[in-house]
Amino acid sequence: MLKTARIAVNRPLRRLFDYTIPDGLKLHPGQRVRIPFGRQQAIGLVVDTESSPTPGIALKPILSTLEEWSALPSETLNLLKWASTYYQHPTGECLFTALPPALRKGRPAHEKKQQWWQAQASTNPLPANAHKQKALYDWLSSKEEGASTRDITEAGFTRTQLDSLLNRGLVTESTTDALEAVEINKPPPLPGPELSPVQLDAAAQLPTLQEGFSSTLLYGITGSGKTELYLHQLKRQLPDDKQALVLIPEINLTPQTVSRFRRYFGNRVVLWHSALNDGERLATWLRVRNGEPVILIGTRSSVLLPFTCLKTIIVDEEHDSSYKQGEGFRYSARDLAVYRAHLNDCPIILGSATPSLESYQNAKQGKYSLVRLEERAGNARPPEISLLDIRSRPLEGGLSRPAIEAIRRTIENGEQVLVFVNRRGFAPVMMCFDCGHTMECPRCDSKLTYHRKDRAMRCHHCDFQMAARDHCPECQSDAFKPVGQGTERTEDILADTFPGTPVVRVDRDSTQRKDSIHKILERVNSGAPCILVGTQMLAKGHDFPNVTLVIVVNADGGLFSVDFRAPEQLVQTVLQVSGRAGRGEKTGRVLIQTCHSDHPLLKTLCHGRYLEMADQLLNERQNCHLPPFRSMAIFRAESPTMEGSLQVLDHIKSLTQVAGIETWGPLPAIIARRADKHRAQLVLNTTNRKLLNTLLSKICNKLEQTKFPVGVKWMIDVDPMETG
DNA sequence: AGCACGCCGACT
DNA sequence: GTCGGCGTGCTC
Repeated sequence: MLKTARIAVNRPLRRLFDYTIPDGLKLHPGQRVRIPFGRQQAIGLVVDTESSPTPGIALKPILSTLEEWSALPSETLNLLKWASTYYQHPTGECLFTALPPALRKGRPAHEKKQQWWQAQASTNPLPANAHKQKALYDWLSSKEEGASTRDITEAGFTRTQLDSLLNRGLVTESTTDALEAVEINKPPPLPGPELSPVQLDAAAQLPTLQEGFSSTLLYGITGSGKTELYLHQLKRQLPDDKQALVLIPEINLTPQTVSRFRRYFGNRVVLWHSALNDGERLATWLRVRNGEPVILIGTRSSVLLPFTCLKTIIVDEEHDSSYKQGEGFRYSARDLAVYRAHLNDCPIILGSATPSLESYQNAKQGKYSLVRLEERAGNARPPEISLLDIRSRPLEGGLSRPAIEAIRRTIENGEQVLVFVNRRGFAPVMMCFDCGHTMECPRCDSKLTYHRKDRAMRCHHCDFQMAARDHCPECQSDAFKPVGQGTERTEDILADTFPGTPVVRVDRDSTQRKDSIHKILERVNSGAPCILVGTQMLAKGHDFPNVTLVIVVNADGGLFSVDFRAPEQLVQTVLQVSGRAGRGEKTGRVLIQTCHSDHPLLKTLCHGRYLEMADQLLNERQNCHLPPFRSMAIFRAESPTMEGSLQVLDHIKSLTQVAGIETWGPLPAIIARRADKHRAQLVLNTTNRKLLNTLLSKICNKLEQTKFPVGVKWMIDVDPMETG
């Protein structure tokens, strides 16, 4: 009897494939193999080294292994297999997302040698007209250690210039490991950071590695020094030969954060984020796979790295929604991290000033232990938060008179102001002030927004754009202007009202250029009066110690939203943005403009105590049968027609008629049409997570074998973040 | 996802 | 006559 193995391929197929194992080929789970697949050859990953294939199928043999060892060590493989069933995503695609792109394509699992260049003394003079070559030669001569090809091209020289010098014998070439190049500058690691008595007290409550698996929710208000606690914990707990994972949201991966870790752990600190190129990805991936005792700081996907001796996990800003992948393999890095800690029998710390309701509920139930850090470091005091009712008050650029006055007083005191525009639901829509006509996207059910900079109108849901018009296309009136309060409009009004004060806009557009955020920060950190205007971006990452007044332009979008997470996110964002301010000597003040100043949630928000609000929100979630009290999954469909989408979901709904599973819909999505696709969704809700999971597996397998009309697509999102 | 097969329309 | 459009079906 021939031995057979189960292989996963990188295709959106929910099946695994059986292959015969040639004599003498030793296989391990997680290993890369070359296989014939249909008429092609493909790279596969061994899932099981034995299998019982369905009789009657002619099996093909595995061609070869790509390396003797497993690309995915067993713990990583188990994590991915679990995630595949939990998130209902094809196993092959799940496993392959854990490989760096080079290994997915079947490239060898060792890094490319890096070419290293050094200038060579020579009596041969360069031709007088070879200015560029001369410049490169001089530049290279100034580098004692030489430079890599990459360094050279980054310094503005070209490969051709280099080749010419090589031909003239003026440079020499050698090869090194890309990694060694990284390790040249090795700063001496310091002992752990000094902690305040309050921090020490919290640190004493954190888990020790000897205790095995445990989850700890570290609730630390902004400015309380959570990072110091992480550093302290790693310093005190992590053995020199073990690995640690520190997950952070993409936006927080700033040079400051990294240098803080480097100061204490030197070159043990390794980064993983979306800006790495394929070579860097492979190099870092290999270091992790080889069991180097790294402290890996990374974004979402680093939870899938092939750690071999992981001894502790930290998830910073654990509430951050960017931990959930929004497409394809829709995993939550935070939730996978908890499962991974469990697999490794090691502790995990989830840190946040505004914990997710999911984690907080786990803490309340005793599944997680709760450690509080409720004192700001230094003299900084928590900001005073108050509501500003703007009902029937005239607004200018979204700002009320009292808000403008507050800004004026702050500026006159020589202090800085931060104006936060909650862009959810607010955009400068073009509207005719005579007939009320608005411009809609021809491809989506969404209004076009006006961008003053290039006088363009854009759709925020697809890539449609067109030149802005001066006259209403309906009635030709020239009162055709942007309404609503986008940041650009607010910025104009502020600039007009405070002509002597710099108004700085901070949003995706204005920070796109790499150095511009630096310039902005430099300016703000100088401490001179200025007004910062911006969106969510302001809530994360950078601190503005000289800001003493924060204006939240409008809070109401988060109060009455169709998205059940909107209130939680509003509260989190307001507190996060407030936390950016007043970290210096002076107490910060936060003014929230709202038309609902008697709303209980906003009233609690004024106390500034997050957990009180979280309790309130949890009550609401419980009453409305929502997560974390229920498990939720959403089937989404898109098709050229809305009927098509609704029909698929109706069909899926007929498969979910099971006791214990509640369904809502199918309903058209909030943005019902996006890039000419009509979208709808069906929500599944239950108290029985296990039942839901087995039902979903059954449905997904069935759906994969069902033929739908052309252009009809369906997808499943388990534990969705967005319900629009 | 790829890729081949297959069946119709407009070109040297 | 054939080149090529993309609908359909299959991958152990």
